[in-house]
Amino acid sequence: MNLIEQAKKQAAEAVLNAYRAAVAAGDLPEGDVPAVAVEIPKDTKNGDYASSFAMQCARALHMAPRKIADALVAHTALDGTYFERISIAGPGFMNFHLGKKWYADAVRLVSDMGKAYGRIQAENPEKIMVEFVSANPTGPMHMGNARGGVLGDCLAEVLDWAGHDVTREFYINDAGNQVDKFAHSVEGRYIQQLKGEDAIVFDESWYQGADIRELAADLVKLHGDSLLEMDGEERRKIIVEYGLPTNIARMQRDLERYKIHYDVWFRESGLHDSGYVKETVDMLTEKGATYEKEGALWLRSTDFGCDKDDVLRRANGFYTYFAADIAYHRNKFEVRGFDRVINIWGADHHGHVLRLKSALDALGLDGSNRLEIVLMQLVRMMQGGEVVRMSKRTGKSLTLSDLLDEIPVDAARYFFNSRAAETQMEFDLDLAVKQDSENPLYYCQYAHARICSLLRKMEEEGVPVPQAADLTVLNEAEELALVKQISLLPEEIRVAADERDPSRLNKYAVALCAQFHRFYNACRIREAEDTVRDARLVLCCAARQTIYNVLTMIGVEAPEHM
RNA sequence: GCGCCAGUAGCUCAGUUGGAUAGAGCAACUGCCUUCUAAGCAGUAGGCCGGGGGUUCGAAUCCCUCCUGGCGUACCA
Repeated sequence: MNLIEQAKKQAAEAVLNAYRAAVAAGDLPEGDVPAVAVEIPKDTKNGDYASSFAMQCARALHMAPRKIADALVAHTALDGTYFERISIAGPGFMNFHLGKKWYADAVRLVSDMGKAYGRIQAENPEKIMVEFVSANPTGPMHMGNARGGVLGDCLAEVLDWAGHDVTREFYINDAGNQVDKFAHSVEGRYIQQLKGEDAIVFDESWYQGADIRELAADLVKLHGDSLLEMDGEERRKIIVEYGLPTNIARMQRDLERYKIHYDVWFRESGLHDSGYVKETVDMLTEKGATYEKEGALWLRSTDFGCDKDDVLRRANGFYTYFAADIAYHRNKFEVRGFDRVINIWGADHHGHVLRLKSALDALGLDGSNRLEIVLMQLVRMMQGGEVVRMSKRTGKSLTLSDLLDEIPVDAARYFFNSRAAETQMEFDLDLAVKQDSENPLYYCQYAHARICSLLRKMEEEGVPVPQAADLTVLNEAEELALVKQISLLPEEIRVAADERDPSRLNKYAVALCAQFHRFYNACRIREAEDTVRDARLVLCCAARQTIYNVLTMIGVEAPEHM
C-alpha cells in the first residue's frame, strides 16, 4: 500500500472509530450510516484529506451535519496516524492535516526505490496481452497507426508498472482479400513498367501508392521480365512472397525507430494454414450458433444483441476476416492462456466489438469480460488549413516514417499520448515543427535537466546529496506541495492501468514538473542553512527520480543537459 | 433510421467513487535574472460546463429528452 492509501485509510478508520466512540458516549444516535468516504480536496486550505461523512449521515441521524462533525471530531483519536490535527469547514467537512513524518516518509520512499519508484503490486495480477497497430502489411503505416502505436505501447508499459505480466503483440493480416488486391496492384505496376502504362488497365480499387511502384521496380530488378511469361496466379504468388516480407520488415524498422518493441508478431495466415480457423468455425456450428443461407455460413450474431448476423464462410468457400479474428482470439485465450486481452482499435471498427466478444462467449471463452477493446478516435491531419485524407487506397496518406522525418520521435510520442484514446485529435502538420517550443514535453525535460545541472553544480562545490538528512525541516508550502505531487505517482499508475488510460501519465508529468519549477523559484538551495539545504537536495533528488521514471514510462528521454 | 464517441475560457484540453470559489497550457496584458539553467516563476483578464427537465444535503459529473459534430451500419479488412 502506498502512502496516499495509507493516510486515506487511517483517516477513514479514525472517522469510523470516532462515530462508534460518540455513540458509546451517547453523543450521537445509532443509525444506518454509510461507509466513510475520504477524498483529497482540491485546495490544501481544506486539509490534506477530507471526509464528507457528517453530511452523508445527516438524514440517517436526523441531525445538522455540523453538529455531527463536532461530535465526531471530539471523539477522534489521531495517535499513531500521520495526522496532526482535524478541522471542520463548510457545511460539515472534516479536514485532516498531515504531520511532518508523512512528508519525510514520502521522500524517503523515492530514495529507497529509485528506478522502481512507482511500481506497484496489482491486487489481482493478470497475464495480459496488449495487441495494437496490427496494420495491414499491404502498405506503409499511417497516422492512425502512429497514435495507436504510442497508446498501445504506453498502456502496456503502465500495466507492467502496475504489476501485471504484459505481452505486446502485432497481428499481421497476411491473408484475405487485401492480400489479393495487393498482389494485383504490384502485378499491374510490374507489367506497366515493362510494357508501358497502357499495357493494362490499373483498377481503381487497387492500391495507388508509390510504395507499390517501388515494389514492382524491385521485382523488375530481381526477375527482369521473366515473370511476364508466367501464369498470373503463379506470378502473384511470387509477388506476395517478396512483397509482404519486405513490407513487414519495413514496418518493424519504422516501429523500432518509434521506440516500439513487440514481443510477438503473429501471422493470420498461420491460422488458416493449420486449419485452426475451420476448426473454430466448426466449433461454433456444433454449438448451434450458425446456419447456412445462400451458400454462405452465418453466425447468429442477432442472438447476442447485434443488429445483424455475420458471414463466417463466404459462398466461394473462403473464410471471412471475422472468422479468422474469432479463431485468433480463441488462440489468445485457449492456446496461450491470457487472462485478459486488450486491443487498441480505430473507432471505425466499433461495430465489430460486440460481435467478436459475443462469438467468444459462444465458444465459452467469456469474451464479454476478458476481451477489452480500447476504441481510439482517428487523427485528423491538417495541412494549410485543410483536412488531409489518410487513405491507403489513394496513396496520399502521410506515413509514420514521414512524420518521424518531420518531428523528433519524443515529440511525436508525447503528443500522441497526451489525450485519452476516445478523444478526437487534430494534428496540424504546419504546427508540428513549430510546436517544438510550446510542446509540454520540453517543459518536463527542462525540469529534469535543471535538477541535474543543479546537483552537478552543488557536487562540484563540495556539497553532494547527503546520504541521510532530516526531512522534517521541510516546511515551505512549495516544498510540501512538491512532496505531495511526488507521492502521487504510484496511485496515478494504478488509476492509469485500471482505466486503461496512459495519457494520465503525461498530465501527471506536467503537474509534477510545474510543482518542481514553483519550488525551484521559491526555495533557494545553495544559500539555505545547512540542514534545510540538505533536505532540499534530497527532495530535488526525489523529484528528479520521479520525473525520470514517468518520462521513461512514456518512452521519451530525460536529458541531463538542455 | 439505428448504434458508438464527443460537446467545459478566444484556441487545445483537465476535472478522481457526485463535494467546498470549475482548473491547466497556448494566445493577450503586467511584473521577476550582478545569486543554483528565464526552455522558468508570479500576477491580471477571460465561463448560462451545448439547451431543457429530473434524482439529493450538493450535479460539469448520475437518469430522461432535445440540439450539434465525428465515425460506423459489406459474402472488405
